[in-house]
Amino acid sequence: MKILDIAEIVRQTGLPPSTLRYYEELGLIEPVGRHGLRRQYEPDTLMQLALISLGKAAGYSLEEIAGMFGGNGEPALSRPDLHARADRLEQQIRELTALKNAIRHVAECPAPSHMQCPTFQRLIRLAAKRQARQGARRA
Amino acid sequence: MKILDIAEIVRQTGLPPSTLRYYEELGLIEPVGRHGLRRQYEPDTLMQLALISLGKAAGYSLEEIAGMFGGNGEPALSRPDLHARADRLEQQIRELTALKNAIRHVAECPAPSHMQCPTFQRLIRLAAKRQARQGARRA
DNA sequence: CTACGAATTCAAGTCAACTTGAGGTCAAGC
DNA sequence: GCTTGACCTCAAGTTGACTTGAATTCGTAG
Repeated sequence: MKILDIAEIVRQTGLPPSTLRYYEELGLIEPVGRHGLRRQYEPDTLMQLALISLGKAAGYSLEEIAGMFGGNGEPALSRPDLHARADRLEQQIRELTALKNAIRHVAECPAPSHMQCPTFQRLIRLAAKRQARQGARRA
Repeated sequence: MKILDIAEIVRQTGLPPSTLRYYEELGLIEPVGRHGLRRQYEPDTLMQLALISLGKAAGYSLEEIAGMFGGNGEPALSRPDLHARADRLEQQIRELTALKNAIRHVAECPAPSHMQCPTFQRLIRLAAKRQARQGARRA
């Protein structure tokens, strides 16, 4: 069970075939061959797709993702680049954590206006620190 | 210094006026008045914009964000809804953390092919757990 | 009081990420 | 060997989030 038919990829990922073809067009994935017309993939492709999904969740564009991994899925970035991206992710994680805390706070805080609540303000300000710097790319 | 001219909002947020008008059109923000034609905002608007920015970073669409806060910026969700969203954020934070760890690992691991490296695979699989379930909405 | 710069309106354009539709082709089951 | 269902190609359409451009309007500096 070395090779997966596109139907199997569709089943396991939930992505429609059209999306897989689109990703292929962008050079994000590559079928290993065809069975008739049907694309066949290596199991690795499933992990590449997982990576793509994660990258998207992190706010990267498909083009950026394509730039990080060749069509083969092998990372193609310098060590400092990788660390820089990890640093950015850390910042983003801090922001999401603050947002999460703010939301939990709103769920519990009885204040009439949250925009005025100092705790809420502090949480948001914490989260949004350095947001002004360079629009948060795409979201 | 109670009211802010649009120019001041632009300066502090880095967002162009066109974006502010667009957000207004979607009901995300609302000027408190005009000075001539120029929109004037309350300071609260800055925090609303910070919230919008965070919401986008979390992957919410502007429409969803509009649904969470009325034009006034006051949250308009039930407590269970809020907690559900916070839960989702927590999951997302776990994913990003795993992605971050995977990236750091790639930066250090000398393996020739990361797609084959068991550590990398474990990290990604960890991150992508439950990704199949309901396409990760927009990214 | 005139000139200037920046914001305003409104329609149209752009870009990314897909999806849809028409018409075609297999491989497998009957 | 014929039908069928799912994928195929290729072009065009859609949606979300903005941006751009032309023509206009003000407040402020000079």
